[in-house]
Amino acid sequence: MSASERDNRTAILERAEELFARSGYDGVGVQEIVSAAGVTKPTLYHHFGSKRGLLETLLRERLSPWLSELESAAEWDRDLTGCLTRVARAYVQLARTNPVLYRLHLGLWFGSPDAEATRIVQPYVELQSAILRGLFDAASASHGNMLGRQAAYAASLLGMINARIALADSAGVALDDHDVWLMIQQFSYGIYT
Amino acid sequence: MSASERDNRTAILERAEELFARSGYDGVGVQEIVSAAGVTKPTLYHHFGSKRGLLETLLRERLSPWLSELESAAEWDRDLTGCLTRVARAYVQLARTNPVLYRLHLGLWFGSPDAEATRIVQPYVELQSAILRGLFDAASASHGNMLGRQAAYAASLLGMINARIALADSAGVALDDHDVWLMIQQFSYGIYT
DNA sequence: CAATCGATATACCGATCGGTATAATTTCCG
DNA sequence: CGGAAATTATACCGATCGGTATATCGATTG
Repeated sequence: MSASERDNRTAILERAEELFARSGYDGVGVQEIVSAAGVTKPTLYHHFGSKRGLLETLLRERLSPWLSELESAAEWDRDLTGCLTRVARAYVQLARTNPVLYRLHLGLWFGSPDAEATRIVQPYVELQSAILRGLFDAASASHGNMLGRQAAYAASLLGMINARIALADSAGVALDDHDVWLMIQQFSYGIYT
Repeated sequence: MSASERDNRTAILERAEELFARSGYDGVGVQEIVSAAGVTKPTLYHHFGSKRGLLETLLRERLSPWLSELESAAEWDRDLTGCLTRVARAYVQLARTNPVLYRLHLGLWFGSPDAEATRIVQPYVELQSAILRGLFDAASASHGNMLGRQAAYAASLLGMINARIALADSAGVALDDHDVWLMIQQFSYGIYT
């Protein structure tokens, strides 16, 4: 892999990430991406095969590593509040260290089911849901009153986290550890009671 | 207004609502809409002026009435749990009686900020946030421990409600009153504690 | 009945869409 | 250095994009 190859490839990935996050997958043309990256279309199609393959590569190379972090954060250690705090912090950290990717993936979360971009992101969204559901499954062995509501808890928590991050983001700030702690406290108290 | 005029106009609105919800605003062409409605493009442009005007009309005529319901549901009556239950039920009812419009508006909620469709929906999203924030502002007069966190509570609640509805929707069911009651109980307990 | 006016269709616009055939160029290896 | 393989650009494809100029249609009204 030569230097220029890596440069062009990463330049395309970086510009595509920016443009997708700003204007949406459907709102950005291939020509716009390659122009921003300073290359031409065949270069993009050589490296990624298609516009769809570009988005798939973007998610695979930049979102998958974070999913591993989320998975270990959600590992059950008999401390539900601690687990939830780690999970929430993983999301906050993704939003802070990679805001563009976070916004892209969040914007596609509730996207139209038939849209190509939504179908591409769907596996990543489902994996997150599965990780959270697994956490609440394990926790319900210790807290019997949670039985039967694991999926609901997982959805509530994810919706809460993302909404809070989006609110902070629109205000131009980031959630700090105290904000996260408060949010998880509120969520946990509601479960225990 | 002749009968055929109303028929064509409403036919376009109905098909556009379906198609926008299924494939996204950018994913649907004007030609696709008018073909599905059994008319031609000049008819659409006569009634709505532009594709953008079509979406604006859709939201104005079909989402605004529901926003009035939400506003009265969120009217402060010194019973926070009761208010929140009414608000959550308003969302559940919108999702049940008008699933297509609900999905359309939800999908655009977190859409890319530069996308035209997102900018069109933004006022409606902001109005919902403002209504909820107003409710928590009023409530914090009675519950002093809520002071300073009104916006966070509003965002959390909205994220929670929408995530729960989306989960139920993907499972092909709807939230019943008991589900809503449980969700609000959990949320409220977390605040009071 | 005739004139009018809103509603609709035919046919078209330039621009952009995602994608590619071909060829020139660069890089790597022997 | 020579040849092969990977990389990139020029130029182009048909299809579709949102939008419109013009004309016809049909209902209302004087």
